[in-house]
Amino acid sequence: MVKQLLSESQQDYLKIVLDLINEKKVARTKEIAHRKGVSMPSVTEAMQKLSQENYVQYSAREFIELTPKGEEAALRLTSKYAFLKHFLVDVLGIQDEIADKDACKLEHHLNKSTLDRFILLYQFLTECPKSDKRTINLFKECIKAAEGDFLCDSDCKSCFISSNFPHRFGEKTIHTLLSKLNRGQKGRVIMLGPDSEIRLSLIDKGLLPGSEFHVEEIGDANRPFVVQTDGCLIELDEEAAKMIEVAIEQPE
Amino acid sequence: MVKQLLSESQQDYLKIVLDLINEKKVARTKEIAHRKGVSMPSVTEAMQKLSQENYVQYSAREFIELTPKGEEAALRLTSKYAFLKHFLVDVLGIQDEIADKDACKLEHHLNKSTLDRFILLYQFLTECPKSDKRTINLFKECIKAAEGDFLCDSDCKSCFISSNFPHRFGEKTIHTLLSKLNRGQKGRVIMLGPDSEIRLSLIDKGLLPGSEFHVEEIGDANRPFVVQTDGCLIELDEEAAKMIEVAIEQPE
DNA sequence: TTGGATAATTAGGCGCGCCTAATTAAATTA
DNA sequence: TAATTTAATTAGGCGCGCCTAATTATCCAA
Repeated sequence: MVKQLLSESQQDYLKIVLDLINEKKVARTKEIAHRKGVSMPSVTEAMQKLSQENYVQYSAREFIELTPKGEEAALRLTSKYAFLKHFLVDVLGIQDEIADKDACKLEHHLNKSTLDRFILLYQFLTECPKSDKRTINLFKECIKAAEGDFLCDSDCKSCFISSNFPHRFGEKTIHTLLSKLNRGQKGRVIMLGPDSEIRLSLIDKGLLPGSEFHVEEIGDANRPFVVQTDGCLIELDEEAAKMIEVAIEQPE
Repeated sequence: MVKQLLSESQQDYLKIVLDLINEKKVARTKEIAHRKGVSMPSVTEAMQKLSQENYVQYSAREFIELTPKGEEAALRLTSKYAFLKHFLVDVLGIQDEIADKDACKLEHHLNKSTLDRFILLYQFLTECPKSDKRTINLFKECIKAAEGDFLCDSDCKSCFISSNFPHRFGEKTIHTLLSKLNRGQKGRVIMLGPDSEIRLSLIDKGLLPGSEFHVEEIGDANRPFVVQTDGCLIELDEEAAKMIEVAIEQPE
């Protein structure tokens, strides 16, 4: 007995079919194609294959239905997806359409035990009596600050660039801002400031918490800083450099 | 000018090449094949393609090197990967090998803004002066409890199954355990208890926080509970039913 | 009831990422 | 240096998931 696993695409089809049956009583080729963003022949082909493996009840030009096996699979997938979307939207504050896509990806790719840890984190933040209920609200203030909404009564902006906890990057390190370093110094990124646009560009360039770097050129208001992370040169203007909190070795 | 994007597989190749160059100075077909878990011809083919698009310097039987373009790409990917693994291991406490795989998947599939939110959450939990530094430690106790390690001085086990915060599932709901419901009642899952094995099986069956269900049959120590989530029947023994905290509509 | 619109399917093809088998080049060692 | 081992490549093929074009079935309205 060979255990046939569903491909990612097949999983998507099953979820879509379930959704359509719930919403509109019947699942039609055209609508499935539309939701999945593929052509109708692709749907026909997929349904034929799924029907061979007994996930759907399908014969040409008749209603597409889920078999018990297919329904079970679809429901498992859907509930994982629903939780993940929930987490992304409610805890992380991700925008709806992006959360949709990412929840779907996560549902496909996350290991069981990792999913469980996300559930645990969710439970912890929203329900655990030991965790301060304010925690999640504080985090939401952070999000607002990161989105540039400083109208909120938090002073997160300064918090982002002035924390100085000793941290996991070693005992003998001190924390400062990248903008204060000299040429030749090495360090490790601890935090990125909240400014949304710069933040995202830094992330895109690969300068994330935990990244090691080396200062190639120091800059000022007119010239850019140039830092290297493992060989990749990144230019930063002063504004960006002031947003990057770093850990450096204690100078002797 | 067509913007050629790297496929998932190509991204993996670039990361592996970068790793090998850093570790062993040179990247060899055989070693790449081994790390990626593919055959050598697959590597050759991939390198030829990557070299066409100017990500690697490649000619038959010579050393494989990264072009600046390839190195930049590899570094971006690697630093995202590194952060994500970091997050999975340090915050969520995921096991090393699983974290490796999942970080890789996340790196491929997470939207930029979602990645940013994970960074924000990480920063918040580990650095933000407003969040109680104990928060993350409390969460780690939760993890221990969920792993069945009740030797830790936390009383998380009871916490898991006795919280009664009003929560987002509506104002007029009350919280109880699934084991206390009668046949025919509907409810929504709030929390799952910490027992690792049962927990994972519930998650696998699709009974996650947020799932709606309907009690088909009530059970006791000898007979199983049967609940339905959107049409999928799930059998639960009493032990499991006692681990599921649910929200139900306030009975009139 | 019949012709036109719409929906669904079949036929044929394509790119990607992988494979095995066969071949060739390079490195090692007798 | 010749023989052998090891590494890398070429050749040819496969399955998956998608596509377009052409065909067929179904529905609806004149």
